[in-house]
Amino acid sequence: MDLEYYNNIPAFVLFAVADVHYDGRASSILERGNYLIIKKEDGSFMVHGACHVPALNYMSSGSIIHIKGNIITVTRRSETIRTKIYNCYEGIPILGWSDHKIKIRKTEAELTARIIDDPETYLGPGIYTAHREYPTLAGPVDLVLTSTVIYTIEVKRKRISLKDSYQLQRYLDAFAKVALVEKKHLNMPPGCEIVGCLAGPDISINALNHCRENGIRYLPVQFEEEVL
Amino acid sequence: MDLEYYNNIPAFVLFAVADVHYDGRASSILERGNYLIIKKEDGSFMVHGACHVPALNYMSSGSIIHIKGNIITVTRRSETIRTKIYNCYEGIPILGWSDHKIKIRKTEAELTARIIDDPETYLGPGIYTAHREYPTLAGPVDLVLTSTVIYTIEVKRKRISLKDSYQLQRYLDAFAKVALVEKKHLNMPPGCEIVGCLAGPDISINALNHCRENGIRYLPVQFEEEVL
DNA sequence: CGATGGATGTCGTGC
DNA sequence: GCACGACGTCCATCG
Repeated sequence: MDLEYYNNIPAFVLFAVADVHYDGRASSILERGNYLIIKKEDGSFMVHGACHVPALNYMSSGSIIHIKGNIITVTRRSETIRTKIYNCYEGIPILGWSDHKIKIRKTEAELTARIIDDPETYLGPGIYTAHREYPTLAGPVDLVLTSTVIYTIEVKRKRISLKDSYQLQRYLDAFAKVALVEKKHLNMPPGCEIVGCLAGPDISINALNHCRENGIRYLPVQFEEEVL
Repeated sequence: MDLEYYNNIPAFVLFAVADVHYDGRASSILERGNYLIIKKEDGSFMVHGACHVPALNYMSSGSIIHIKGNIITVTRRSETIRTKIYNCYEGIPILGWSDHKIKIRKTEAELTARIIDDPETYLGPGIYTAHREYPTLAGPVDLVLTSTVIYTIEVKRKRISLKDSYQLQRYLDAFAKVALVEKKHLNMPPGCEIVGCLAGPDISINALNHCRENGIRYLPVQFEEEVL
């Protein structure tokens, strides 16, 4: 078994007897067993067990992967994976692996776009100006729409939870701290109202109660095909 | 190429020309290309591209995986992945794949245990009673410690962020709504103070400011070896 | 480099 | 089945 041969292979898959030691943000040991070991050409590295989607051990792209004797050492910043190979049942170099990106629909961005395309459906008649990813000191708000008031909108693709309500609250608090500056920046009068909104296809009872208690509006928004 | 042969194989890896269509919580298309396709014996399924640790397409354990002709169909609840195989460069059945769990250190639970083992170090002299994962209407608090006051503690293994401060706030709000009931439940007098705490190895400036403004205590806690 | 939030997050747990 | 939170989350984006 000349494992070092794989130093020259940009991507490979092994099925091997191995144990794995990781040290970095945390520290872990994977006991000796039969695992699927993958190196990708971007310098990412994975050790997969028999079950579950995520790898047991892994390192992100940009890692330095070096094989010496029967040990694969993977390093990235202050993290290290040491994989000791005791026996290799299968080893296949991977050539021509495609790097196509997946095209995806039903994302949060799609729901945000729906509100921007037709704000009157969700907020009533008016002339609206939209600001996506509007920055605050507590992070960017998905969508700020202005008409006679300022709508601060957090959009979710899944059912809205109480956690999401507090995410919005965080933005509203940050906004309130510098409200006059923000209103000026949005070309709105100093006295105009600020209305917090949560938008999404569904909302939990806990979150809905929190909305009622805190003057937050829930805006039901569906993905295009769900309407049909 | 008799792909249907793999219907009888509990786990396999293919490197193949394929395209992938997913529909379920979202909807996605992965264009034709060379991908690594993995089926595990727990019924999980992955399609890996040339880059990055996570799979491009995937389905959790318990999925129903069936091959007919050159199409692999994976189903789980209302989700489906349809993988069309145009050519298979490599196909290896995986036998004896180990299902060992990883043993991990430097988890949140470890930090929580450190506080429970020696609360006086973090909160000062006193006699403490600990409640892990104390339930509230907004979710469980990592740790509630009682002495003469009630400490409501959210523990983080990483640097504490403003988001974490609001997680604690959420618990404190829920606690406050039924404070008398909670105090009785904890055998504490009705008038006793409730102190929110964030515990962890580090805290962001934003989060620390939020603590100061809201009477929340930050408890520095390190992992054992970092102290050395 | 840190900070922040999305994700088909996945997975475990408790109800 | 739903709700919730941890995770070495990973990853893109922005300052």
